[in-house]
Order: sequence, then structure tokens, then C-alpha cells
Amino acid sequence: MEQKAAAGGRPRAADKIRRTARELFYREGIRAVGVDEIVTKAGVTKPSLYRSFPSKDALAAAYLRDYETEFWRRFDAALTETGSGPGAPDLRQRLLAYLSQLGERAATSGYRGCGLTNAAVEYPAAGHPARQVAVEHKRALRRRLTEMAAQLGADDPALLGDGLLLLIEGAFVSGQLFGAGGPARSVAAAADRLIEASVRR
Amino acid sequence: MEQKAAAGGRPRAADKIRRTARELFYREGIRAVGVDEIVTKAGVTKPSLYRSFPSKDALAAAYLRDYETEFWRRFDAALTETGSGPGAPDLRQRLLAYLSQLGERAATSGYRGCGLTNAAVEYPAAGHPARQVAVEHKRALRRRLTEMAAQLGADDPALLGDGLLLLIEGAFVSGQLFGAGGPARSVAAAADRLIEASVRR
DNA sequence: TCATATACGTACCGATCGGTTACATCGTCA
DNA sequence: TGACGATGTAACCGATCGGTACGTATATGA
Repeated sequence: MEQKAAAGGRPRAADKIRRTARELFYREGIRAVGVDEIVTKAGVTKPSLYRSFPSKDALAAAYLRDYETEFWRRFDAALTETGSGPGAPDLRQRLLAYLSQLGERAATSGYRGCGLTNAAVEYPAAGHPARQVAVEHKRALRRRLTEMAAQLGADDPALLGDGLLLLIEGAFVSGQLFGAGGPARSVAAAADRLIEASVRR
Repeated sequence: MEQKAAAGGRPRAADKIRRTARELFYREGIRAVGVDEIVTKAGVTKPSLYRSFPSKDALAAAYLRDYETEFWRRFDAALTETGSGPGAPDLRQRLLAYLSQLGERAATSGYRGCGLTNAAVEYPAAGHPARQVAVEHKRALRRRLTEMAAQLGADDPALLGDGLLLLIEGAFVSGQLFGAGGPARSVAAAADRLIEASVRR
């Protein structure tokens, strides 16, 4: 992700830009943030930005790829098998743990939702680089959730997977709409009931 | 909504602006559309816009109020009692009918989601006029859904209401992420199962 | 120590942003 | 006819937009 001089050497301009852009794009939205603001807050200059990124759109796409990496890191950390002995949490427990952790974050004042979802809302035009990253990621998430639904023993894995995706996306957006105490806090409980009604008995 | 000369008389500039803004803001996003584009496509001029609306932000807020009116019109049309005799659809049936109609629209290529949700994503700053309309509306929707959950006999109306809201918001955003064949098509089926698992038996 | 390549900054570009000014023109109704 | 309210014309404002031509530091290897 960070090409070189990563260890020890003083941070390259490109890295400072990436970090600053990530923060600003996520908190304020991509369209709302100008390249001038990014370079100023990063303590670099505009030519440095355009030497590392061909355009603002490309920088936005890079931000989203970084964002996606972190998303999967968190997702996998919560959902990938850690212990497999007796007493280790099963898939359903791990999924619900992930969702309640998500719900807690999302029902917090200042929460800004999913950077990838937000980017797709900001850029509805089909070919936009930022949107492409977002759409690709959501397709992958849908696959993962459907796989998990199958592993959970759903009678209709596609249906349960999609239902979980709807709940998750709903938590993302309603989290930033309602702030603290919003409906996102119920995402795990709702998912639990949906799973309950969707597994073969 | 439209102040006067509504019936018959040639449309006022303010109305043409409102209609054009509604279309452009919804399809392309508010930030993406400039006032010049609006007045040009509406066939009016910039001073006319600023004679009717104090600022672009105020125009955006007016667009969202129009959007909200139409939302409730559709919502109430589907959910308000029409016939009450024997054989008339009960609340649960009407809710599911509304959701499957929503799911159908949302799982269509070119779908752009909920204008109010999208506006809140575009304007994360707390005091923004557009965001205020959106947030107010979502609070009202949450109340309505919780009331309905109680009427449906939910053991925990707040939980079912929030679950339904998450599914609906999920359908809004995933509809514009996936286009045709997206997970939004499952919103009614998922809601049905969630309700099933949430009502007193 | 010097040449070279890489990394960075100063200053600037045309275009567009939201918004405003002063004044001309049109339709309508008394 | 005259007056009034609504709209159009045309030019303009400062600020900011994304993007660039070009000169200058700095680190490195011979």
C-alpha cells in the first residue's frame, strides 16, 4: 500500500496525502473536499499530489481501496475462525458479535457510515472510478454474506444473505442519520431474529 | 406548495425551477448540480431562481420537502386503510405489499435510492438545511414504523420498527449500488421473516 | 566531490462555483 | 391607458474548483 521508505524514513508526501485524504474524504465527503484543502492539511503542495495521483478521482479511488482493506481486516478479524476447540464461538455467534460491534459504532454521535456506500451515493454515474471500487466491494460483500448464510444452514441462502446485507447497509446509513440511540443499535438483534426465521429447523 | 396561478395559467418560473431541481438533484445529487445547469434546463434565468429561493441550500431543502410529500403520499396510499370489510388486506399484508413494491423499484437498473437519505450522506454537517429536512423525515418514518410494529403485535415494537427501518434504508442504498437483481428485491421476504420472528405467538 | 536523479515548492492557469446588480420587457387587470 | 408584478437580459463579483509549467532543494552513488 505504501510503496517505499515506509519503515523509519520520514513519510513521503504521497503517504501524507493518502492519510489526510482518507480522513477528510470520509468525514466530509469526497465532493465536499477540495484538493487544496487536502494538500494544505497534509502539509504538502499540489504538484506533489498530482505526481502521485493522476487526478482527484484517482485519489478518491485510492482512498476507497484503503478503506476497503481496513473493512475486510475488521470483518475477517471478527468472523474468521480463531479457536476451533470446544467452547469456541460458532459462526452464528461470531456474526452476531460483529454486528453488535457494528451497531454500537453506528449508533454513536458523529458516525459517518461506510465510506464506500457514501462514495457510491456521491457518484451515481456508472463509470466513475470511485463508484467502481465501491460497487465491486459491495458485490464481494454480498457473496461473503450469502456464503455465510449457507454455512448457517439457511433454507434460502441468497435470501438470508441479502437480508443481512440490507440490515448492514441500513445500519451504515441510519447510523449517520440518527446518531446516538438510532435504529442501528438494533442491527444484531434484528439479524438474530431474521436468522432464526431463516434456518432449517 | 405552488403558490398561485397553478390551475391553467402558464407555469411560474419558481415552479419550473422546483421541478427541474427535483429531477436533477435526485438523479445526479445536490452537490453535483450547479445553479446554472438548473436555470438553463428549466428555461429560466438565475435572477428568477434567487427571487424565489434565497440560496441553493434553501432550494435543496425545498426539493427535499417536495420529495418528502411524495414519499408520504406513496407510503400512505399503500398503508392506509382503504376497505375495512371482510377480505380487506390487513396491516401486515399492506406493509408487505408496500415493501415488495419498493423492492421492485429498488432492484431496477437506474434506481437512485431515497433523495432524503442521499442528501444526508451528501451533507454530513449538522446544521445544513437539506440535512435537517432529511433527519426530521427519518425520525418521523421511524415513529410510523414503530407504531405499525406495535399494531402488528410485536413483542418489542421498537426492535421490530427499527429492524424494518434498517431493511428499508438498506433497500434504498443497495438498490442504487447493485441495480437490477440486487438484494433490494428481497426486502419484503426478509421483512416477512423478521415480522414472523417478532410477533407474539 | 561532483553529477545525476528524485522529491518537492512557487506561482499560475482557465473554468466554474454560488450569488448579485441595474435595467428592459412582458402580460394582466383596473 | 396606465400601472404593477413577474420575468428576462447581460454583465459582473470574489472565491474556489481541478490541474500544470517550471524552478529548486536534497539525497545518493561513482
